[in-house]
Amino acid sequence: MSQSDTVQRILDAAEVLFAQKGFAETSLRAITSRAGVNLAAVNYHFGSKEALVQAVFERYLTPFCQALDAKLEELERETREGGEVPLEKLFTVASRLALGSHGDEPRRAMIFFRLSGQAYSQPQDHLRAWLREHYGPVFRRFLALLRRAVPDVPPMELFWRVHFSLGAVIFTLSGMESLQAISKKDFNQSVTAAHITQQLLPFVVGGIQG
Amino acid sequence: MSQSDTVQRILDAAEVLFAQKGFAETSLRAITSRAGVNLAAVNYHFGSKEALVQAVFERYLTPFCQALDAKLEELERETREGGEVPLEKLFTVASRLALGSHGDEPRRAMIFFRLSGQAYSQPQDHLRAWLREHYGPVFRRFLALLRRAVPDVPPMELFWRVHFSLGAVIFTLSGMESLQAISKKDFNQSVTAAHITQQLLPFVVGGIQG
DNA sequence: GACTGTCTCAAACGCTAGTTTAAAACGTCT
DNA sequence: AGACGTTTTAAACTAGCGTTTGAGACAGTC
Repeated sequence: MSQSDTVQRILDAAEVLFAQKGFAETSLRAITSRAGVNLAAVNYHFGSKEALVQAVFERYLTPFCQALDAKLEELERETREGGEVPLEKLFTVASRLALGSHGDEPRRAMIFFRLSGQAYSQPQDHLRAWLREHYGPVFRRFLALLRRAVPDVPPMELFWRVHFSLGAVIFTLSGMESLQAISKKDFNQSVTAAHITQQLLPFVVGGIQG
Repeated sequence: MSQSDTVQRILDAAEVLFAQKGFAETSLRAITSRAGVNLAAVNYHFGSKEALVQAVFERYLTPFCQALDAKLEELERETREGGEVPLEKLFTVASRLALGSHGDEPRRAMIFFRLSGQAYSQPQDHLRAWLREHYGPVFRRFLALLRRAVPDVPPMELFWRVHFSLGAVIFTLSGMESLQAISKKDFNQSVTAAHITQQLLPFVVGGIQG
């Protein structure tokens, strides 16, 4: 084969380890040994560790953004013929895509949310800039639909509430392992990503409306 | 003086740098050179970098938790004589203490929230355990009052919604610098910690109630 | 003024990190 | 089969990390 699968194995390993321990705490040696490839493979195929981080995000984000963008455009078309998109529907669509736009189990979505948390709270400036550049248009499209769903909330307050919601999502799904332990102990109930989003929906809707 | 101020200078420097770059990415050399002390001072006074991280949290959290605990006890007394503590009041009290329980400007509160975000999204297990051990009781006391404020929300849903709220707070105040830039550009309005908490209150209250 | 305990300092230690290198192995052509 | 571009490999390199060390500085005490 002209394209070896070394690249994919590295991405798989990096995705898991980055989410588990963070970017700085994950060494190339850990990644390559988990992937079963040579240490030098990362620098050969990606150029640097920084570029690998970006590649991990790109592999996940691109399909998700495309799917979300298509779905939002569809919703816009429906809206143009009169009628509004209800708040619940907007978030239901987004969450379902986030959990299911990849063939795999939603486990990958969890991993990716952990990654997002890491990206946000760590000083990966290059990554943040790259995310905004690629993520920006879809985000604005979502925001525009949202504005029409809750016309009584002033734009600035809406701006903040969207960020609060984002925080709730990312923060929670970032710390799912620890939360899982607590929840199991206190409520004797295990936790799935689907379960959490089900809990999240009323919280976000209530919060956005104020 | 029998007690040099080296310890305080180290804590000041570490607090800022940890919040700025994270724990792992902040070297002892960066801390000590910012503090204007010798490299070995950290290990001499604190024993290890890990212990320094803990000391930074302790210096901030202990006064805050004491103040919160006292205030919550006061609220409990009022409640025992009939009447309930409204949801808004609970969060107003907590946020005012978080922003003002230290003489300084609320800038330190922001720094500390960034720190909390780092602690949560990074694998500082020792730190997480230490936090729960020392500050768990206050948290549970808060939760108990909360439960009586919204008796119609099932305990498990309340548990999750509290964590969602925590996420909204920490996430937002963690990324305040970048958000500040966006908000200034889009709404031509600068952002203070007080301003954010003012925005947060209706969101959290709405979210908790669902 | 020597002694003692506390603190500071420059230097070094051992270790792990990301990256580079040069040779070997591989696959694909003519 | 031989040549060539691509990929893999083991080993080395440089840099920075947390930590330790032992000598020195500076108090207060007898």
